[in-house]
Amino acid sequence: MTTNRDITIYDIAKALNISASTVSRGLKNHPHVRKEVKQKILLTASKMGYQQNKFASNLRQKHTLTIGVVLQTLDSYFTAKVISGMEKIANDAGYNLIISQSQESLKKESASIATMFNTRVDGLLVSLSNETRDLDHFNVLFKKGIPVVFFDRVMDHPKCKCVLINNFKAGYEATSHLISQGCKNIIHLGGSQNRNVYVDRYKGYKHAMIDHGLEVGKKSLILSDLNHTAGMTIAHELLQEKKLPDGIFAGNDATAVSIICELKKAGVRIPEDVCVVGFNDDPISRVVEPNLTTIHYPGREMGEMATSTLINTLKGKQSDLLNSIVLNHSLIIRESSMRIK
Amino acid sequence: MTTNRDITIYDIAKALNISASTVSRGLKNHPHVRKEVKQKILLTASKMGYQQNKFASNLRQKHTLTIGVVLQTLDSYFTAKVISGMEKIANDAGYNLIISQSQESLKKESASIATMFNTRVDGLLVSLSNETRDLDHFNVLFKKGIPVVFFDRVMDHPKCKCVLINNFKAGYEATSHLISQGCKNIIHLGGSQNRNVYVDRYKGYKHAMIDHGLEVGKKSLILSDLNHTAGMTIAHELLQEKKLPDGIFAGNDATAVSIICELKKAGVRIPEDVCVVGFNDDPISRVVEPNLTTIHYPGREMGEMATSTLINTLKGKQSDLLNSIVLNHSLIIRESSMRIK
DNA sequence: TTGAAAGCGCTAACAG
DNA sequence: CTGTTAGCGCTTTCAA
Repeated sequence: MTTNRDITIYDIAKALNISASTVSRGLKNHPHVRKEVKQKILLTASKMGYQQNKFASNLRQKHTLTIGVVLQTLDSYFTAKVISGMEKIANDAGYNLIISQSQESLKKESASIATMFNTRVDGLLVSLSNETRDLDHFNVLFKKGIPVVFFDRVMDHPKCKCVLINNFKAGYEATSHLISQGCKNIIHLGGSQNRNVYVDRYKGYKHAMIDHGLEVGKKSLILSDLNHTAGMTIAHELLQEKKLPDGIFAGNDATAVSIICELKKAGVRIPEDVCVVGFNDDPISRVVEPNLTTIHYPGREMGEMATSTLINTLKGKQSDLLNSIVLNHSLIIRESSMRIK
Repeated sequence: MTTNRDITIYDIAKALNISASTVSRGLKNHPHVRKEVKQKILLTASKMGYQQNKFASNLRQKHTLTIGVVLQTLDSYFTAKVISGMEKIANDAGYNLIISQSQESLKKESASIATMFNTRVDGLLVSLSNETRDLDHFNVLFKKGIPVVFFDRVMDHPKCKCVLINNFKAGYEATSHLISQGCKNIIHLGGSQNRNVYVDRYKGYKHAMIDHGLEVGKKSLILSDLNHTAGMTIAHELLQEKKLPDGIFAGNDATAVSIICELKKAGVRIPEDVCVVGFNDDPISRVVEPNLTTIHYPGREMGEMATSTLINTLKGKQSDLLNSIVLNHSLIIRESSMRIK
């Protein structure tokens, strides 16, 4: 009742008095099988409750229909959206996803890559950890020709394709918006400067400032882990200064929200005294008061695009000329930065 | 440079002038191999860059070291935490996770189960969709003896173990708290009554009301999908009535927060006019103003427990007598329900 | 303690 | 269009 042997192509071959190879062909719709035979095969297969043994098949075909995903952490709204998109595309194409978290540690990232390699994933979808400075730990994969697609936190590599947004432009727009609201003394809250996303957002900020004739002082960039705690600490530090900035462009929403809460507690008015802009369009941005102006950032689509790019590469349908896919972002203006109505 | 053939146990057998079976034994630390030989095998294996071919191994051994996860949706803070916990335990034990989303649809849930079955997962971790009324679609698994562990949204079945919290008690506590703050006309916002989590929370609410001599009117239970939109709709409906309830116990935080925002827009004071309690301790509960009183609910631990229970079952280390594991929750009291300081 | 050999279930080259 | 055959890489009896 428990482990009655699985039925194989031989069983159905015997039942039909044909050879196993014909069954194998029929099952995968090979052109060299008569229609009637194919029909019969399909029919008895389902009648007998046949299910293909993927291990035998993989053993022969040397591919696994498995895609590995390595990212910093699962427990954020953005990454959840990304995975959700990946899962959809992958499943539709018959691939399975296996997921691993680097927790922003290079060591864990390397370990995950190694595990994925050993599991013989067909390809990899990666968003780099904050600690990662080079791609040496990917060499095992590159040597074997296993394709890697980076998403969001990317790094240039001749063998890799990327899916991302234009962080420079987004940073530029966020900052320009603050300037348009009359802010002059704007600071930027940045993340790990190993990562394109944070480097580019900062660059965008800087260029916007310069283009509008504003000064970028020494203290204008504050680096942190960009989480709730970091936001609190930074808020307290700012409150120590003689003069508060009149605009804050934060590298993500968590930090922006945390700062808003702390400043409000200290009696600072948002946006009258300080305008704040975040990044990500997390659900909290719509709940904090005042609602947070932020950059919307298509997580699900990013996951979908990265996955279909990888799958196309796997199937040889992707041009090697493709370097990166840039998705559209948008500035969502809400009360936290609206001085002028 | 790309596809130089993988090295196999035969390669290392040849190199050492011993048989492949000995190598196989040595690699997995079989007792019937001389120590020195074992050493040599391990050494040359790593020197030659050997990696085991799991497909060949699985084909023989008939297990896959893969665990399937089926849940409603990935893009919520709670499920992200759960997955995060699962991923940790599974990886540590050498298992891989494959994940699929039911999107609250029975059809998709059934399809996921079927796919998982075909992928021959060793076991399954499942949180049931809102539409699911029975476990018929799990029969293929049960027949084959593939173990299933339910987490959070569970259903009783002689072959399945569950990991969950005491939703009845949590609902009872949440409601009692509202009563202790002077609320008398309390309503409950419930979810799908196919699901234990929502049924039990409602029961807890009802018992608390009755135990405190309060009436549970016909309109005291409002059923919905418990999302942002549902919260808005419900808020507007409530505002149409002549009299607002003085307490709301919502089945989750998203709905509670959405209601708070809408009521506030209409000039209702929280908690003076209406006290609100949510469920889940989502990040938004700490951002909404006033901060939301809610039930904290250990997602990561739930994922960890479910996974280790499954793995122990797989290894035959789990008593069949185990029925369910109940984790502790806690009531987090914040401003949204604090009338008495 | 080791080796020979069979076979897990499937695919594909080759022959017909 | 169909069948024969060999083998993917590993594990595991059985015999030595």
